[in-house]
Amino acid sequence: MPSAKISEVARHAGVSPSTVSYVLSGNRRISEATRARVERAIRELNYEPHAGARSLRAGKTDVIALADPLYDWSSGAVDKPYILGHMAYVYGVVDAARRRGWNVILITGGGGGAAVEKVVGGQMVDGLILMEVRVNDERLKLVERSATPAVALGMPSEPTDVPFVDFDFEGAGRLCVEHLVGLGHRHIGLLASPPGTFEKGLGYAHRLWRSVESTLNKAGLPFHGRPAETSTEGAQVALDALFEEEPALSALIVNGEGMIDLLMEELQRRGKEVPANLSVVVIGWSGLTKHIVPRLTHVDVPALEMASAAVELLARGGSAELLPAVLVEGGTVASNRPAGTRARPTSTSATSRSSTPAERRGRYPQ
Amino acid sequence: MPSAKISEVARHAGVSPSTVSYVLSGNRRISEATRARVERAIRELNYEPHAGARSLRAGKTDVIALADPLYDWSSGAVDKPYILGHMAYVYGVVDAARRRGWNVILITGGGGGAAVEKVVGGQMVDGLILMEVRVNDERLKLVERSATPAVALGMPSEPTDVPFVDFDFEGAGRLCVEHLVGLGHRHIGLLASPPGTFEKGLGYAHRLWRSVESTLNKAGLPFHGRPAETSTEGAQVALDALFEEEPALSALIVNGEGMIDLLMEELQRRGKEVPANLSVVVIGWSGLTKHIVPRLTHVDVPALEMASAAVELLARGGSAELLPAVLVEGGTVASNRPAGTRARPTSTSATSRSSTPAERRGRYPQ
DNA sequence: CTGAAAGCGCTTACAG
DNA sequence: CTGAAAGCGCTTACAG
Repeated sequence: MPSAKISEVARHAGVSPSTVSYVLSGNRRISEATRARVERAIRELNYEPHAGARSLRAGKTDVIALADPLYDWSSGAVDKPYILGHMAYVYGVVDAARRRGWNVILITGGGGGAAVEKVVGGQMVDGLILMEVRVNDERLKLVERSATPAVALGMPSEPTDVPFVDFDFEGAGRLCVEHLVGLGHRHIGLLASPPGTFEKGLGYAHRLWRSVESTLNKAGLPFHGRPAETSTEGAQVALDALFEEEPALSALIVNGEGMIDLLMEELQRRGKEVPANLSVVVIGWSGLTKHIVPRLTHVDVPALEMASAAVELLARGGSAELLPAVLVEGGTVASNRPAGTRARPTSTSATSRSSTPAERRGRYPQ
Repeated sequence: MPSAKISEVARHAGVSPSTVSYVLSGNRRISEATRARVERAIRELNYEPHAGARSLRAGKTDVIALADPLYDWSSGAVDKPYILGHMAYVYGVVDAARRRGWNVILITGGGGGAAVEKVVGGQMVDGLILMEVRVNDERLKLVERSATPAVALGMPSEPTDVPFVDFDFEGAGRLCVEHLVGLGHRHIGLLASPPGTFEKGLGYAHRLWRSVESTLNKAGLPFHGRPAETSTEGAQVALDALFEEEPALSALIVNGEGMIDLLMEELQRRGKEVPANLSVVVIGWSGLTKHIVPRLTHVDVPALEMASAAVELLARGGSAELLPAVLVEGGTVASNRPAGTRARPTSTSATSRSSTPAERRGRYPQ
């Protein structure tokens, strides 16, 4: 049985269609008696307005699109952290949208954004959230010449007028370095996100890299960093390179919750005890690591909150929002000071200030 | 700038709107010259038909809904395998839908399927794919009294007229048991999916359990099984129980790709070498385990293929499809025969026959 | 081979 | 406080 129409509801309630419409929208004062009759009819007929008709007339759909290219997925290069991270964002967006009464069309695949163009052009959605915006991303251009509001979930590497929500990866890198330096570490390595994230020009990869590098340099310390594929081999290769570059490495900053298992396993294989021989700080979504023993010293990337903030930015407007980084101490970092030494006070604050979307040089690691 | 309308395209091409429409749909012979002019106008104006108007007139939307309740997600009990598995299904569905020119609305959250009802009632979608159908699932009832075609991705535990796609978990359980028994194992345990999957009446949990149990029983062997939460503690608790019940356990059948890391770690902690002391067979999506060393002996749950099959079933109609189980030998199973003993021939075939959707007793483990 | 007209189911000015 | 009418942008019989 196809759904009832507004005219049927009207007849059933003994009113005109417009009155039903006004009861539904609340755009007109309706007498209590009439409203009750109409609402009863709606319930009895199980009436649900036709979305297409409504969108044609009202010019809105209460649907937004979430465009997540998921680079490499279809080619089979399925990246664990990639997927895990994405799942949190995707469900975060869907949940937040539902709270506003919006549905979400999920668009995957890169390929120039043809699918996005179709959905936007066909006025199928009232708004658009872009994930994984890369350098020279066609979707950004599409959005700039379109009337459909859009928000980037993740700060684009290039200057753009498109509003964005992101996590303060610069603050995160700084906090990690300052925490380790404050405990006496002098040889600190960065296990960064996969090479592809740098090649694609994904903002967070570069921002974290540069932040760790510059904070170390400001402290007069050398920087050691390697992008790492999220695989056993990836962990091995990156660790080999880091320890070859600096055999005295005493601490590691790790980007990505998906790297943790692999890394811990690999360190164990190498006989490195955490934190006795090597301190580890993780920057990643804690949703998937909070059950890990020992508790990780980490900076949480609040994926669900970011997703929700993106939806709110779409709804309310605004230009940018950077969620602050907070370092949570766990059991994977040890002091690297000779016994009996007093801790040197550091300038570390527990929370990063929201830094301005500054400095967007195009420099890639190596 | 809002998108062009069909009337503007028509004017630009010097034809009537209906002609533009017919060029677009191919439902009428059009002279070559006219078609060329119209197509040029479409291109020049960047015309994209208004989705709402089209759905109002044509009675279809080229959108389907994917309803994935994701039980426990929002409550914070984020289950690794849960998420991982889901991601594969979700993206599999979206990709397959796009191949048919369909967009996908993703609906999360359980709660009686109110969101599903709204989308279906509003005729926003041409079809519906249900994930994680549980016992007494309201969505199933909704679907049965609605005109919108639906497919369950995962066989419902209860009899239903709703078509479904699933993996042959019964065959998978049988193959695993027969493989192990064929190699001389006599004390075999099942590390099953989390307790919640049994409580919710998710079909795959029960079907695998019963299959392993009955295959063992037919071979005259005892059955040992435990549902396990996907966490370090979950693995510990289940292993404790299994080994307490049968200290001579020589082989483990494990359900879920997300359990592997945790299990291996825990076994190592207990000094159990795989496969020297304990053989392990995994039933799970290989997309996320194929890089694991040593290569797992496993039965692949082909999540992407299942997702694609569900979309095709929705498109073409039909009643049910069960993808066959195949056991792939890796390095995690050893023979359990005294040296010098000949291998006993088994009746194991490498591939399960598609079993009929038989036997749906409501029996739960324990 | 092409066009003029009706109508899909809503919402919202315009009237009373 | 409520109704009759126009019109959103399409598609498809109906005409020629």
